Amino acid sequence: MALLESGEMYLETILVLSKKLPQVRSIDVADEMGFSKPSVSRAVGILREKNYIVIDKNGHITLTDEGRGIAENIYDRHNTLAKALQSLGVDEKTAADDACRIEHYISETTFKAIKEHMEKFN
Amino acid sequence: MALLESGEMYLETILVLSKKLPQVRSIDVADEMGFSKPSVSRAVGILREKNYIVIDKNGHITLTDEGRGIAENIYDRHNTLAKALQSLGVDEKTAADDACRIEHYISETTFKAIKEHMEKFN
DNA sequence: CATTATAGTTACCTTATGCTAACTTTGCAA
DNA sequence: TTGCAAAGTTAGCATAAGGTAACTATAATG
Repeated sequence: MALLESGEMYLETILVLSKKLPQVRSIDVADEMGFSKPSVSRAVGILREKNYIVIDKNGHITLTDEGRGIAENIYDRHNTLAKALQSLGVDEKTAADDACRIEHYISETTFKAIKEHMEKFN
Repeated sequence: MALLESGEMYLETILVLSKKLPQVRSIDVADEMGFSKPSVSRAVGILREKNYIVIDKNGHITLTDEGRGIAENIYDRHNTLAKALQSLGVDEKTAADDACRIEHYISETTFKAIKEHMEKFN
């Protein structure tokens, strides 16, 4: 089954954290997202069951190829959408907040159209 | 409390139906949205409690001023977003589907920016 | 070494929102 | 008038996803 917004957000957060931390643990995800430890513990367990992430005996989280693919797609969407909104005059914070929600709901078709438009009129 | 996507969709559907039917009943909403009667019955009850709609003794549903305001805002967002996506080359069906989800998640700031852009480059 | 802090888990609660099964209510028709 | 069809409601199930309280296990520190 396809991931919902929640799962996609966790994967994206893990990707972002892995760019700035030597290792990513559940607690880092909890701090970053502002969720409780148990909530993250369960979410991470589900992502592991679905083979989007691997967790070693030290609790270090790594994205699988599939998980990384999803995370990078969402991250790309986020950046592209945020930039697109800013190019329409939306302030940085609002653009980021809105991109963060929209990124989970648009089709690949729509995303490609927006991305190509941005590349044409960069 | 603000309405979530679900409540906004019900209000928008009631508005759309009221444009083409002499009266709107729960069963009409159920048919239009493809949901079961009990699901609509409950949703409609909640919208009534929150004073977004009024239901007369014959089960005819009317939007209150507040409900109509929300419904029209969402409907406007839907049309504007669908048109914006189509202007980027997205096919009509996909544009409508994506607009239907995005419409609930963007800020007023972002919506205004998109709308103004559309008006400038119509 | 004993204590404490940190990370993670377990159990259970809550809300939102879909569903089915089964009931009620009402109006029309044979 | 009996009786069915249509509309609506009630009761209860499921899933997703957040939360708290309290437990465990490990690591660090006085």
